[in-house]
Amino acid sequence: MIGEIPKDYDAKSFEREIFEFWKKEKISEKARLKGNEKFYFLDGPPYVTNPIHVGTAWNKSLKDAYIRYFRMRGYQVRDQPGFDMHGLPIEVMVEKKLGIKTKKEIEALGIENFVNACKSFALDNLKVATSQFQNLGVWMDWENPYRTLDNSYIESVWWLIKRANERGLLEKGNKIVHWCPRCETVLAGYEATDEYREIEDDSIYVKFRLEGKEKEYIVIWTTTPWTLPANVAVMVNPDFMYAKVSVGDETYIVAEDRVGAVFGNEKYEVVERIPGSKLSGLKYIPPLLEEVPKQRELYPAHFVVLSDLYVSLEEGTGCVHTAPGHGEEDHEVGEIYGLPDFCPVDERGRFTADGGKYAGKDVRESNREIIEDLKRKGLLLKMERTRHRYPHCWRCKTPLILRLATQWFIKVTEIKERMLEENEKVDWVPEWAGKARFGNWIKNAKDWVISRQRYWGVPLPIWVCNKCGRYEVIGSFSELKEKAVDKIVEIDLHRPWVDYVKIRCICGHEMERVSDVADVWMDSGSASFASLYYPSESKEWEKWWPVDMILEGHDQTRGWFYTLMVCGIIAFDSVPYRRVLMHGFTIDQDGRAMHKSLGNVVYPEEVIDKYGRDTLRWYELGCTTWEDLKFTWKSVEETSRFMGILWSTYYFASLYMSLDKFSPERYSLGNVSGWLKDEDRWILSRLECLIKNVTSSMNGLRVFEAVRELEYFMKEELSRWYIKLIRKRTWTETEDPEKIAAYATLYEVLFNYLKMVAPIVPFVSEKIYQEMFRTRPDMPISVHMLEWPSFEEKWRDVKLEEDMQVVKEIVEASYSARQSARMKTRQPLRRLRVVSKDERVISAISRLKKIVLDQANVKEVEVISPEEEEKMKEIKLVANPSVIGPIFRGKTKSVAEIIGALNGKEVLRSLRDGKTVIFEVDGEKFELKKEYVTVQESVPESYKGAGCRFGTVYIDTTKDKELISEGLMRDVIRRIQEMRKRAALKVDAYIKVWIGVPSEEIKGLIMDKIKEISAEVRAKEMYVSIGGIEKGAYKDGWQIDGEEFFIGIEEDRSQ
RNA sequence: GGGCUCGUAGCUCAGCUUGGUAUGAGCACUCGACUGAUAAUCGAGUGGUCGAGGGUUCAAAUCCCUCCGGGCCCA
Repeated sequence: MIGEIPKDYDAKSFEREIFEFWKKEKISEKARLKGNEKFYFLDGPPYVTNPIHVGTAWNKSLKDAYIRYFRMRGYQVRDQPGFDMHGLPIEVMVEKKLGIKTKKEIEALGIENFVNACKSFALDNLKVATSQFQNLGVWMDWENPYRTLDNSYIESVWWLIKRANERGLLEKGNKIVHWCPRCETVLAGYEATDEYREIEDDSIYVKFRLEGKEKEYIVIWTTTPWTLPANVAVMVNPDFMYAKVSVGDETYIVAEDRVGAVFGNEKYEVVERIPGSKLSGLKYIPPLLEEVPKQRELYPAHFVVLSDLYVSLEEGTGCVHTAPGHGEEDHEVGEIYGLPDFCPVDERGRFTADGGKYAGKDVRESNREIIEDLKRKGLLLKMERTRHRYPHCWRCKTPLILRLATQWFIKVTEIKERMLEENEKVDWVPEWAGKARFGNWIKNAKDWVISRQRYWGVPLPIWVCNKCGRYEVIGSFSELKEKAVDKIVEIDLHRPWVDYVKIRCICGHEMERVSDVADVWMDSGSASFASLYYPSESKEWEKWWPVDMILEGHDQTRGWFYTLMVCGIIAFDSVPYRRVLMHGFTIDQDGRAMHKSLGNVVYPEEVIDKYGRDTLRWYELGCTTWEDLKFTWKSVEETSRFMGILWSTYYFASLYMSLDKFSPERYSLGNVSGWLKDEDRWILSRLECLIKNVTSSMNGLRVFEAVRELEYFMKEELSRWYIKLIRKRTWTETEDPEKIAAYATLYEVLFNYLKMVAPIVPFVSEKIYQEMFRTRPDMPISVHMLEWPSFEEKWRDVKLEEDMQVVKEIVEASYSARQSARMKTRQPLRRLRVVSKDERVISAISRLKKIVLDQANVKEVEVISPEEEEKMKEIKLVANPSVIGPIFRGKTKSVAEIIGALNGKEVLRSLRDGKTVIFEVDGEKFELKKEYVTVQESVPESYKGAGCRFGTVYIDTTKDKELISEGLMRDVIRRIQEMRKRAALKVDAYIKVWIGVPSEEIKGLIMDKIKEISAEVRAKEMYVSIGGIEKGAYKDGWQIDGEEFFIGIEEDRSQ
């Protein structure tokens, strides 16, 4: 038997109850074991520093919804969560906590103490994050997350690095890196790009004298004068045209297109045009040769090199100062030409002894001096102030410098082609995320610097011999144990403990670990196998790998999507995931990203507190996944109203079904199919269509489509139409087949609907399942253990759906017509006329006539043709004064009156037939000409019309005694029902009623209907009198059509 | 500066693949109705140069180009 759910949607209390139920019955553990075919969902590990906001909640809710969905589809889903627990951001947090700022202070404190502090910080935050995620109702394996700080995880990363080395992809080399001179550390690219700021700098045009020429120069432009001591070449674009420009007695080479910009204010002459390619090899004298003696030793250097990639015409001179020690592009071109990597700058951002005159000076502070020197030597062509974006240290806000440093890196450029090939196999949702965005990113992939001169991270498993310089990569703890000089038992693989381990080199000397740790992105990039404990165990890996689905925000294109791919290719020469769903960002109502510093962050707890978890989920999951979600409280409010409708719909059904002790086993849909009415078949047809569409949306990872479709169905089709249609059937007292059929239909629709919303709103669906649908102990213990509904097209009836649409719109048009007639729906009317010749309309109305009569509250409905409509219309002729005025002059007024009184229809017909129409004014006869009149068509006063897609709908508003009495009856019934409700009587309670009416006539009208009224309001006795009344426990006065009525009721307990 | 993406009613967004009058949806506002789901519900009205400009076409919100503004990523 169907159970009754509580009347009010009280998310707060039942969500807590459901949490307890899940916990007590270990539902999520049970669901985890369900299913056959493997489905490896891999959670992108969040970084554990801040409390989560609604954006993170969106991410996890999406994951949770798909995990639940694929389980209902019969998959065994691996749902292990992950946490990213290493890295500089945590170090910075801990530094702040400890009140220290520099590496020196960390070393003074002791690496051991510092690392321990980082570890406990990360573990504390993991706990906070876990409970926040659990609190959202996200079902993941919270007891067994993968954590990047675990020894086993570190081992997996070690194995990967070893693998890279074996494949020849690991290399130690000089790389241009972003360097903070104040913190004396390399910064990862992403740490730099997050802190680009606008600053103003001097930009200078510098003359490089050509070798062997006195007054001929090639001109470069730079905003970083301090890199000029490291100049080794000038880059030009082979595809550009260059010009020799003569100004005074000197000649300059610049790109032709830049001549105007450089020399615009001077008198100049272009004396020669030279293609860029012809400039190749042209030798020049470096401008600071005297100041930086080291320059003389550089070889090969100081000539023109070519690059079609890095020389543009946007700014400068088209000739680019090249310092391979201070620029990535410079370095790259330098390698092609075998140019020396000259970098006379130390870790503190000061010139080294190689910097000659500038040795010991801070580079940025040397700008001025260098400019002065150039000016003195006559090599400064001109100088401007330029605003440009420049990277800053995100910790101390110092402008960064680019500098050459020895780093370990992965030669990603060598596996780029493989990545592009493998990317073709991935199913990206949306498609452009992979084809366009990710594809472009891979094409521009650069070698990946994986070493960091820091403390809290996976230590690079590279040991270097302090004698012969040979290095070795260790792939596991057991390998390390084997090769260790001193016996080790169990150690934490973090710094500094791992630093103490020395291994023996084949040359006989000791090898020490390089002091670097790995870039954190390598941690998360290893997740596809590290989360499976591979390679120290291979059972899990064999079962689950590769990943069936990942799902993250669009910032992860350069992040996790990418590093997972790189690591997968290194490890297995294969992309590690099959499907990627990319989602947008959550932004505030002004379109700005949510940032703590902006104070615009919304936390999921705030939403949950006010509206509950399901409301938050329905809202977020209903937003287009890959677009940005503009979070507004108003939309949450709206969503919460929908949750109310959903709840009320189930409440309504559960109330009547349980009252009538409806048994879905006894009256299955199959058993009652012969009793089904048109509206039942219609909603069942709609349901099948819904199941089909929702299934396809979910399979395509478009949950937002599913949400929208489900919402539309619930509001427009189920709640506002079907339930309205069957309401009367649910009021009958007996075991009426019509009522049973409605219940069986409702049961089918609501139960299947419940299964479909379960992945999206897991709490309310569980609550309803437990209290309403789980009628037998052999039914699955949780809604989340049910199978996803299937669709067989058994009930699909497209014609019926079309017919219903026609009828629905016609009924709505009738309401519209009533409104213009000021005729309430409660008042029954004689007839409804629909003007149409459309076969669809005729057949729809004939099939669904009962629904039209019932919903439009009319006695008859007929479809009439447009010709019949014409007949129905009255035609009025109105004189056209501007025409008749000049003709009839003084008689105009009488003529107008006479024309107005003519029978319009007849006159028009005569005119159409070419007959002459004569009218008489003051005994004089005139012929009526067409232009004398304007034709006004109107329907009789008693008819009111309204248009809809399927034709005009007219209602006949004339009322006879019977209609008036019926209308009055409905009014009286409504008032009594209202009073029953105010008196909080049960819906099935019996009452006694006293009615005081204003007149004898009205008393008569009511007496005619007393039987019907009594039946509808469940009155055992009813008394009607004129005037006020004294009887009844509940009494009230009412106005009906402007007249005073008095009604008293009281419960009748006699039985 | 480059790549991707978004821009439609006061607000949040459908529609764009495949060109055909935006009867666009919900919310908000105004008016009205309904009432055995009831702090619910229904109907009607007001409200758009579909970011701007150009092109293709008989016809453009939709296809093409340029520009402007937001977001993410990169430099």
